[in-house]
Amino acid sequence: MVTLVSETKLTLAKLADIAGVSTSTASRALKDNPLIKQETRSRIQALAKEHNFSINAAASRLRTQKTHVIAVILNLIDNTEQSTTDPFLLKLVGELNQALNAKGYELLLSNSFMASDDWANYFIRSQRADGIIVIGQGKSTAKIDRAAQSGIPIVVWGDAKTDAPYPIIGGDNYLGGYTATQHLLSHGAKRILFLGDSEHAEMQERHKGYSQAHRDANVPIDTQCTCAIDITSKAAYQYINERIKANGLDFDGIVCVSDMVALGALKALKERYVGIPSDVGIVGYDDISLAELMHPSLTTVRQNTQQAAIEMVTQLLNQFENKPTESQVVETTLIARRSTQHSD
Amino acid sequence: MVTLVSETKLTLAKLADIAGVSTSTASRALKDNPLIKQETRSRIQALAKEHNFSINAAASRLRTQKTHVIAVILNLIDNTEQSTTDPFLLKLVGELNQALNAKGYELLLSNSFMASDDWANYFIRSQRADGIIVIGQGKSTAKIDRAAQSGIPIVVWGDAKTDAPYPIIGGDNYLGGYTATQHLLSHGAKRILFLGDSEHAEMQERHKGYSQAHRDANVPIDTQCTCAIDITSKAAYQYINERIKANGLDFDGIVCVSDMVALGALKALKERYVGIPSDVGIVGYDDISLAELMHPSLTTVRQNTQQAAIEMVTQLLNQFENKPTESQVVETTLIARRSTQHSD
DNA sequence: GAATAAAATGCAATCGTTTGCAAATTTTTT
DNA sequence: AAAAAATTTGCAAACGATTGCATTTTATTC
Repeated sequence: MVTLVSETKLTLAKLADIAGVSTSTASRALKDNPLIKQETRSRIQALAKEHNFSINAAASRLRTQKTHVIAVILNLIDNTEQSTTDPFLLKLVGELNQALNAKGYELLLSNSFMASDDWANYFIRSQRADGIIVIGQGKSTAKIDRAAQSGIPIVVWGDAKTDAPYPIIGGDNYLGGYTATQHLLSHGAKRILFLGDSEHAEMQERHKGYSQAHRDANVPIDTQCTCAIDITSKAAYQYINERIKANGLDFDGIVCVSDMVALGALKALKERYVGIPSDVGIVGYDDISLAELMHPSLTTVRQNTQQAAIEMVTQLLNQFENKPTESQVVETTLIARRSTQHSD
Repeated sequence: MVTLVSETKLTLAKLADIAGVSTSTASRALKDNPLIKQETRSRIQALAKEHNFSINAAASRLRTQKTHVIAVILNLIDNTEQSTTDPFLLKLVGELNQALNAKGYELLLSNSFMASDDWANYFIRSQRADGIIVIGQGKSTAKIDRAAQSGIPIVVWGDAKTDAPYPIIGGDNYLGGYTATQHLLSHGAKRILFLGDSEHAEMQERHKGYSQAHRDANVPIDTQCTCAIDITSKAAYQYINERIKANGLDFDGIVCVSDMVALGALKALKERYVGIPSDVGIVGYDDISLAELMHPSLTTVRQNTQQAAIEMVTQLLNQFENKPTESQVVETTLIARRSTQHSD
């Protein structure tokens, strides 16, 4: 029978023993606490490395009451499946991961379905995380508001103009909607569809920009052109298909609330041999990596997600230190490509 | 001055006090332990709800030595940025999140850059997680092997045929490469490019399938047709562009190792007005949601990611119970679309 | 109604760190 | 060389839940 080198689990106490010091000293040495003599520190750190020692996070968290974990919640639109399909959300998660790591935090991923309803309880009071970042305001901010009310550190990705007791980071949706629309109008469009779901705060703002751009250009707005659909490519595809079937091609431009929606619309148009941009110009939103790979490449509105992630983390950490926080608008720019204009 | 209803933090002990029972009883009651009288259980559970009580995870983890957390590591290809760009990886993360939640686990997201080099130490010995799931074998399995050697619970998404001391879950890459190639050959292709990086185990297998398909069809293979590129759309775009510029259109089919690669190639071809599929047929891999939105829609190889996620979680949980584990191949099917065949 | 069995609850040790404070050591000052 | 100051280290009490075992309460049996 083989006897394994059954190393009884290495704890700080044992490491201290080996080093011939107390646990307090060992603990401080590992944290590079200047209270401990430099030589002792190095010695113990080396020993830790050598023995593959790692502080027990559970114990440490219990003692310090800090987890150094942030819960990131994908606040999905209730019935539709924006989640697994939309690259934008996941890109944001990636950026957040980077930004959090840079500050010494880890990312606990969740979606709004799990963790029951009480985020404050589930994540914070239970010491699973120190704060939460919510991606997406959803149609209702009830859950978010409730969580915020209980006074936990929280930051939201959404429409920064929304008045709320918590900081909201987001692009300038009004501007995004405005420039997208203006861009189409300036290329001669006269009847522009707005494809999206204006129950979301973000999209409402974009729609306001859409309207204002029309007014500024003295182009009448037809309410028939504001189309409420789920924020998925499939819904967009179906909608455009059916609309054309019913009304013929009664529009010459589309402003979409996401690139995924734009791609769905694009597909429907292409299948019917509608010329893009000659017959219909189309603008997306988010600038996902595929936007420029489309044919024609997709004009879209880019929001600086890296900046957003860093800002969200900053605002969250501020709350840990009771510093004041405020909503922030991140860079939002129109990326003009071929889906709205002919070749150079 | 406003005096807040400063509720001193609610602990199990205090809850037990309120309920007039011992902490042991309270603890058991909350876990629905049948040792406790049903009536008492319900009473305490109700009380917990009422007072917004939540078990302290740190304390619980310390005591039980279980975290109910799984670290998911995006094992990125060292220099290229497959991460934030590739929807496939993130889709897998989404599925894993679902599968883990269903089993009562949470997902801690990491990439291979953080957490230094020693995963076993960083995640497991430190009690940050109970096990790890690695997405992607990368070019070298050194880190993975090292982690596995130290005996921690681990599962990898990669090529299941690779011989390893840990379970690997993945599609049937040989089959995928074979059917993709065969499909093109059967549609008349004679010179098919293989676009990818065969340093990865997964892609090596696909390449074997590619070769075998040629042999079975008695079509000669030209080593010039095996093209090593980074797994990004940009690299594919550039490669195709330059190849055509240098050699003209010296191929009539492409097998790509990912949809992202395929989209890059597609873009380059379209810009040069190469007919698809008339001049060149193209097959992707992964069936990301955009594959069918492309024009023409992209023929691709789908791997059942939901099945994969569930399988990975199962294999990981098995390790917790010292049950035997084994690598698993998940469903891999060719999804034929327009990029390889003319309309119905 | 005692004796026994079964059901329900409580005691107290433990998980592994961290940290305020006290104690021991070294250095500086007079 | 003693006193004072500065530097290092160690003691011991938390942090909050879980669980084997002992104890109490309730139900059953004769």
